[in-house]
Amino acid sequence: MEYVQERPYRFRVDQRDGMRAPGVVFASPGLLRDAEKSLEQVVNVASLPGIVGASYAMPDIHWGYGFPIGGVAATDVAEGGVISPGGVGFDISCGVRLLTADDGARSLAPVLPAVMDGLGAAIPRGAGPGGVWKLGRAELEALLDGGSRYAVGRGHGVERDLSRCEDGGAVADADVEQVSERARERGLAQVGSLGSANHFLEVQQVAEVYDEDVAAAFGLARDQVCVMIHCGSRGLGHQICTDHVRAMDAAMARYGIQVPDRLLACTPADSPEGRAYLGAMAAAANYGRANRQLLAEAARRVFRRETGGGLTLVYDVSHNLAKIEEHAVDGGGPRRLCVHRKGATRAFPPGHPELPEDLRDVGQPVLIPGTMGTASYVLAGVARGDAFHSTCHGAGRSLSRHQAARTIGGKELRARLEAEGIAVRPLSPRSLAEETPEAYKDVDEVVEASEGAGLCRKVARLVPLGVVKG
DNA sequence: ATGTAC
Repeated sequence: MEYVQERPYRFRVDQRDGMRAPGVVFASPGLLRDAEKSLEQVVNVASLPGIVGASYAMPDIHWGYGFPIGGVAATDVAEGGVISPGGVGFDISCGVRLLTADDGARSLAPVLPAVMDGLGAAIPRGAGPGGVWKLGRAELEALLDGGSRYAVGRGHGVERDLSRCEDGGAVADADVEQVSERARERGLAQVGSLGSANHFLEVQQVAEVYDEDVAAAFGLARDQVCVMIHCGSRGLGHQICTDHVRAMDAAMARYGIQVPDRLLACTPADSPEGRAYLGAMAAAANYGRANRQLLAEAARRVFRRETGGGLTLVYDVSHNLAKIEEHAVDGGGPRRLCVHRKGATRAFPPGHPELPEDLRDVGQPVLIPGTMGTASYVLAGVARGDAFHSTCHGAGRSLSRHQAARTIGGKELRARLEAEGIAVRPLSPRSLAEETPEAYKDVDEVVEASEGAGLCRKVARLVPLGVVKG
């Protein structure tokens, strides 16, 4: 695949046959070299009807279903622009929630083992059913409609949790009718559960602060203990993606749409199929937030019991979502765009009206989960931004699970992490080995490239003290 | 990511 460097950390794939826009990849030369195969997917996305600007990829780009993970694409709704479930991914509304503890790392140290044991017992994880909130069918419908807002209304959290959650805890346009019976069935038993693979709950310590003022506005200071929760919408989101890819695949021909990859199935955003998916996707988005809200409550109970202290929400943001947003394109006026972010995080700039009032001057918190045993980051949206105000989402895999498990045994890895001072509460040795840090790209390099490309700025670096994994 | 292939 041919590409040219436009400036540091920004590469362009020129528009050619079948492409409706160029491709733009933000990366260091090293990260781009590792991701060359995924450029095919950047090019495929550029063929989507109604695409504006470019088919973008973040520095953590890697191979996904249809869209690359790390892909961002916006289509013009009024011009027949499409929505593609593959541009969101199977784990709809996968995202990150960060909370701060009342105590610093030093005072936590003596009780950390008890905290980790408590979290290990309290956090449902792994494949299949299991969740902290057993609810009925009518309650699930209300949760799909109301997200975190419904969970808090039912006593699972405090009002402030909503002001620090993307969209105030719930997106408004969920359409529960578009969530299939099978998706509901799978979702019923999983509210308040981590899932598996790279999802985790970590107790972390702020190791470095890059911007004191912004960190203070986010409630972060050096040595502060935090809890980071990384999970999504479990089987419910997965089933919704499956259902709607199938429906769009069948309907596409009627709209005269052809795509180079079946998993790029799409229809106009403003069509019955497009609206159906967007409504179901919004319901899954609300499920994902409520899921993280319930897990935060479970962690709070453990912290209260073992430390006497609480956990305060910094922010909750998704990195797998499509949204209808207004953006100026090519120097023109604002247009209504369907912005797909798949493994990419929205990063609203300072002054954006959708930010909570107490964060409006500093920009949106962007939460980047690292790999078990490595660092995580807190970033902030910047005034100029790019790619419709998007940035990276994490490290991104470089080895398959099978390859990863061949490099080290679970028991050996656990011993290594514990020797590094990281308490580990895995579900099984095998699942741990599949997530060994060597299986992922260097999150420091990804964040460096994201900042270098002008997509965000660094606020703080967090290192793990303890990790709970599926 | 995922009742890790209907």
